[in-house]
Amino acid sequence: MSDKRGKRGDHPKHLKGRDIGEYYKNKRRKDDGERPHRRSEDGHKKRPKDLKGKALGMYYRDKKHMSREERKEITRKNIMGTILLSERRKEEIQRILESNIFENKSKEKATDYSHVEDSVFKRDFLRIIRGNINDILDEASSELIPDHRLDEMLYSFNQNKADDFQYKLLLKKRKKLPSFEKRVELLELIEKNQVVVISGETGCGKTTQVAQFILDDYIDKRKGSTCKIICTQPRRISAISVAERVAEERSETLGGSVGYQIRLEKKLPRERGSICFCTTGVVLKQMESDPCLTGVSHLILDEIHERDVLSDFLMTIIKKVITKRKDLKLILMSATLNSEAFSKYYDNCPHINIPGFTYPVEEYYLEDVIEKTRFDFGNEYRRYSDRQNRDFSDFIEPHVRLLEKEKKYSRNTCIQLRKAESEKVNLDLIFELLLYICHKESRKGAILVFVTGFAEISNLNTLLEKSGKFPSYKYHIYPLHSQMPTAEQKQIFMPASDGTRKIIISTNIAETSITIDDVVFVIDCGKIKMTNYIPETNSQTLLPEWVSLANANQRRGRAGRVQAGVCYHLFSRARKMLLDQYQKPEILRKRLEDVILVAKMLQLGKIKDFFGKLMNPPTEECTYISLDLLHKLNALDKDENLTPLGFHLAKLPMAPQMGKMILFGAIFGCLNPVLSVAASLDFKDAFQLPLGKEKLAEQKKFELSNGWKSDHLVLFRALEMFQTTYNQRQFCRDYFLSSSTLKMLIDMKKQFMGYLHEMNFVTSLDPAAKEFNVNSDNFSLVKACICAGLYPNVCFYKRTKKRGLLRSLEYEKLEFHPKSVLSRERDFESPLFVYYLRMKSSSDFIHDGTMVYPLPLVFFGDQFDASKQVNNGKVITINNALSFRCGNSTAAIIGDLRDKLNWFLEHKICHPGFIDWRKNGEEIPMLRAIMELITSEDLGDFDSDCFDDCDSS
DNA sequence: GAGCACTGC
Repeated sequence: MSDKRGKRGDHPKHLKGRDIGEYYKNKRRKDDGERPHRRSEDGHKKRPKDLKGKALGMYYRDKKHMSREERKEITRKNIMGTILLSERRKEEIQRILESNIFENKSKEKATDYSHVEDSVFKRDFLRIIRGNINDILDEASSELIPDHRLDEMLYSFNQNKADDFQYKLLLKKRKKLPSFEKRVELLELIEKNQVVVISGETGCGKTTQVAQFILDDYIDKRKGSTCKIICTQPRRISAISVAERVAEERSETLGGSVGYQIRLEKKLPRERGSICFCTTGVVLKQMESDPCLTGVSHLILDEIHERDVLSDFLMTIIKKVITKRKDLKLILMSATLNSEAFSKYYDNCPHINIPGFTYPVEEYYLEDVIEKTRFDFGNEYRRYSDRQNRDFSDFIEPHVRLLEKEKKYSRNTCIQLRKAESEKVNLDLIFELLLYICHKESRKGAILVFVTGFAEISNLNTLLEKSGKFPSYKYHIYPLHSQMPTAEQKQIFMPASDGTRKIIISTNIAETSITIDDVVFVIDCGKIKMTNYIPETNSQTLLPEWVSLANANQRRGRAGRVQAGVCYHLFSRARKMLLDQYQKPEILRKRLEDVILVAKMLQLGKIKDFFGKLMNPPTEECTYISLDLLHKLNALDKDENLTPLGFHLAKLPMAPQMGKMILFGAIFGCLNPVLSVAASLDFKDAFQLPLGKEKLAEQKKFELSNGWKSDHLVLFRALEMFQTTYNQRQFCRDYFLSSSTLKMLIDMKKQFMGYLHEMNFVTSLDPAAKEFNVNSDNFSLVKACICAGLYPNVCFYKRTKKRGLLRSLEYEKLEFHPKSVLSRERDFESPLFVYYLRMKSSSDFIHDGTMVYPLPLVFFGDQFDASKQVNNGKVITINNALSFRCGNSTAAIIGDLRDKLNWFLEHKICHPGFIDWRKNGEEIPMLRAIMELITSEDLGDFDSDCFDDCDSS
């Protein structure tokens, strides 16, 4: 330790306390080249920071043995199997191919789309790809036309309200809110400026009051008819609850001056003189057809400090819109911290702060908690690298020395703080702290514990139960996690009965989404799990990180909602000084395919230019990767214009992969199962994690998999059984499914049908209608449609002598996530899998998979190549990565059929229409040939040497 | 052998 202490003292001597911390914080940032998350330019020499232990070892081993190029070369040579066709089948297909279908159709692919017949689709499509948002905005109608009769009606209605008892009662309460004091100032500022930033902490009343101030001001000035306010919320729940609250304050029910709209659910207010609370996504979707927001007088964007993708995106578009729609007022609302950034983004627009009102919350930090509990982290053994140890002692030493000097803390506390273990989430410490609160604190009230995830919730729960010190007659312990049933139960919100205390162990879901009013004590573990996207390796991660100051404040605030509270942060004051002000904006932590498609629909021009206008532009690398995927999906052409397929995918409110999947489902007559899969993947799966019954839940889920070796078909089957069972509640209990999620999925399927109908791919709205499901019992075909959507997310299983190894096409080592039904399977008839989500946490996991045979990939994959001749046959290669051996005539047939299919798909996408499998249209024999080919493969007509060949080259 | 949280006329 002594050598490290020597190095520490190089901060300027005049600095003290907090300033020293800041100095080291900045210094460290500088040392890391300002971007601690990113690796150096030379990615080969530095190891990825997200790898640990065994995974890190594997990384080095792979690096040592093979370069990326070498690996690719090996995969190229690696033949995955043989595609065999019986003579009978070959003859059948040959007959179809010779029957001159499509022979006389034009094969040209003119980029001016002159070969496409005139239709609604063609007009819409050309309008979008040739249009430009500026031209649309130029034509925006400027003024809202007043309706004087309505003005008078609204005025007298408001006057009458003044006598209403409930209204008066609530008005009295409203007047106590800090925002009420700023009412006049706010209105004046909004009147005089087009854009205003309002900042204020929770409890200041900005969310519920600001829109009402504006509306009532308009009505009182007898111009209520020209006021139409839209207020966005980041979450569905808050849009509804805020709307309900505001309607109550106005002594009205929803549908009058107040309403809301979220996906699949709305209670719209009257057209004029009203406030509508919407989710950000709804407004964005509306702007696709009406970018000027016609008729809207005020747009309020709430909670923009959360920096979610949608509100960042909306802020950038609106910036353009308001230059043309001078009468549209924009009000941005955020938390206080860092709110100047938004004002700066809008050319230094005026900024007003409303002081918050919450009850006072005492704050304690790790040193205080150790002092109170006399905790000991135990004997330390080295787990950190030298570098990490040095970083740790660099900032902790000055702090501990200061504490020693002040003599406010015991010797033990100082010893404990110096241990690197003190920076980890320690459940024993939380346990001791809970004991301390329950026995040494006189105050009653619920305790809310923030931990990072499922494992910690589960382990802490067990720890409390097994200790016997938190008996159930005195303590009600609630685990809280989005996937646990408790999150949907009302019980958790009820105050504890006399003599009992609630202890809630939660993820960050309790930071914003779930509010429990009677919390008095908060324990903040200081960590948060975050997804991150790493373009260098094109991988997504889910790993715990330090919270930001904004998170820590938010967690603290949960203790003071209805009375004074206490918050214990389990990090030291020295660590606090190193925390970031805010979390990294979501737009920098994600792949951006869907954002790009929306931008294209809004006719915003080249993506790079548009991204450059965002508050925090994504890196070029990240942009490139997302564009590349859209090219691979054939959604964008070389000039970055939407293709006809891309146009359809952009219209659908789902990730493009899911859109492609359902278009294939419609074409191949197996729509219902594919819609179920698409809805589940795009929203969330309905399977819950019941604490203490994990094993049973897993078993029940596996029961649904029916040997199909597909998580996606399990999702379908769960929904199907739910819809056909006579007792839905019992079914959900038996299989640990969330009925509210299942209901949402059913509604989403209906919504998807609406879009397909509008596009003219189906003739009615029932997903289960027989005419769209002629082939729905053919799961090989359903899997093929899933494959068409999820491609190029392909991985393969390589069987070695001991066990199997799952690899990505780049030869990276993968694993099926234990929640996947595939992780419980041993034997696979085909080594190929498609998946939607791959995420690195403790390992590089495939979260959802479907086993597929080669033919779906051969038909739906890209870069098809059958030119390579071997001994007495051909090698078919897809995507330069997957190779299959087959005979000369088979290769010729597949190539020909594939061309015909692609020509047909392209034609169909440009000429949307319902394909009726019950009638023998000219395309049916070709589609049927493909269907039968794919199905026969699944029935076992597949060469078993596919595994053994993996080792030869 | 393990699952932060959101969202879409």
